[in-house]
Amino acid sequence: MSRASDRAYQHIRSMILSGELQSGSQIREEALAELCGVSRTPVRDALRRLEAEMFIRRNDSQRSFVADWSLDDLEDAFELRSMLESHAAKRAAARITREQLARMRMHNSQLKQAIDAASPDVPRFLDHNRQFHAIILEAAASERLSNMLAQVTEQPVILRTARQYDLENLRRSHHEHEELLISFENRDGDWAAAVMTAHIRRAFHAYAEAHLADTRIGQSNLAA
Amino acid sequence: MSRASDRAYQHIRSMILSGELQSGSQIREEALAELCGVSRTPVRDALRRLEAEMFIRRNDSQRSFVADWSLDDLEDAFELRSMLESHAAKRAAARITREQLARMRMHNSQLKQAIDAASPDVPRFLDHNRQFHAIILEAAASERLSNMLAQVTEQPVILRTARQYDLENLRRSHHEHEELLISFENRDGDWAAAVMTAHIRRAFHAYAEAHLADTRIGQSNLAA
DNA sequence: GTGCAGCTTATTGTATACAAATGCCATTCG
DNA sequence: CGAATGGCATTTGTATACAATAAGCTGCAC
Repeated sequence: MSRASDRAYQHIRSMILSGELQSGSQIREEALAELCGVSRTPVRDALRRLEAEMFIRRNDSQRSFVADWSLDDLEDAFELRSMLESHAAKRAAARITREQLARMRMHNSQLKQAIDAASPDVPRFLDHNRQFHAIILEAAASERLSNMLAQVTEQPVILRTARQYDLENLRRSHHEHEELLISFENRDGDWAAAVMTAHIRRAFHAYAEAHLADTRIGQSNLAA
Repeated sequence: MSRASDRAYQHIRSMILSGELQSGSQIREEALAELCGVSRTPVRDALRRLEAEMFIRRNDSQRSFVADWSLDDLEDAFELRSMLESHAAKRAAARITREQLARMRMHNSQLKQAIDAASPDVPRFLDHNRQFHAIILEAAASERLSNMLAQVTEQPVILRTARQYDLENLRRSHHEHEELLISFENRDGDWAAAVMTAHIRRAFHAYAEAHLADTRIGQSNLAA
């Protein structure tokens, strides 16, 4: 990938996620260019990508704004996500290899270790969790599906609230992953899809609660 | 929208759909710029959009190629499409207004007229068909879902084979639309979803046959 | 003859200058 | 006093020049 436009993309994205760029606020290409230390050209590239990912919205006259998310949007995104992820699980059940299963088991045991430790390591949990789900997508073998899922997974609100999961929820995730693995071993696509639907929907309610907590507390946590 | 980058987008897109740009062939920004009568800047914009829509692929070193589609890709796209459209139908059943229903009825009777005439007008059928489905999406009220559906509907292979539908299939579409309307009137989301799934899957098999015919005949029809 | 190194060329990435379009504000007219 | 219109400022769109990078070729060595 190109250097400058990629740096710009990452930089702007992280500024949105951190709350440095406030939801709903207008953003100007030149200002971003200065912040990123590049010219407007790569910034424009980055903005197009972020717009496609719905991090950014444009009004009628092409001015850009940081997207702001309602609880409805969050629900909408999760609804699509549960549908797509369960579909991926179904496809994966029919295609997954022993090697992929082994890797999934490894990640699932790693993520358990991350939260069973004396001092739980949530970022490490999230990383193994991400890789666990990535293998399912890999096994599902549909690039299109992967792209779509990225669209509903890589979202500001979701990424922001992800770390607010409580430990109980994280442990449940581990158990649901275990069940998923068994359904894969049995090549039972319907079972896998059902477990996945439940897995994502539970996650939604955990997220929704965290999100509501957020809203009550205000924006104080956004700097994290 | 901007003038030049939009023209470039439309132009390149239509060159791909018409087969003027051959599947798998490399495309250079400057060459396209000349063809479109604009500079490379808007062409680059257009290429980014077309890449996101999977009309174009890039290799490791950022060179662009016209995407080529296998029957597997087609099936993959339709699988996702039937899932997303039936989901849209379910949402729409719960939200649709009388006014939207009236518009759908109008388009459905228009598309019937288009093919019942002495000389069937397939493009006109396709236009009303498109609008019929667009209203469902509108009623489903999920921008995200709309974007995703566009990704699997606006595809080279699909758009290319769309007009190869035989009349019998077009008439069946009309009847399935009728049933869809009744399920909406009854606000029966599950019914609507089921009808939609069947509708899209039948369409897939019609497309698949047309596509196979294509492949047998060769590329002669691509100039249409 | 094969494979690698270095050069040449082709292609994309970035910066910058300028053009076009839009919003904003002030002024004027009803 | 309010609304409409004109001009000015701000912002985005486009063109072009130049930089960086990757591919292809040529020639040399083994």
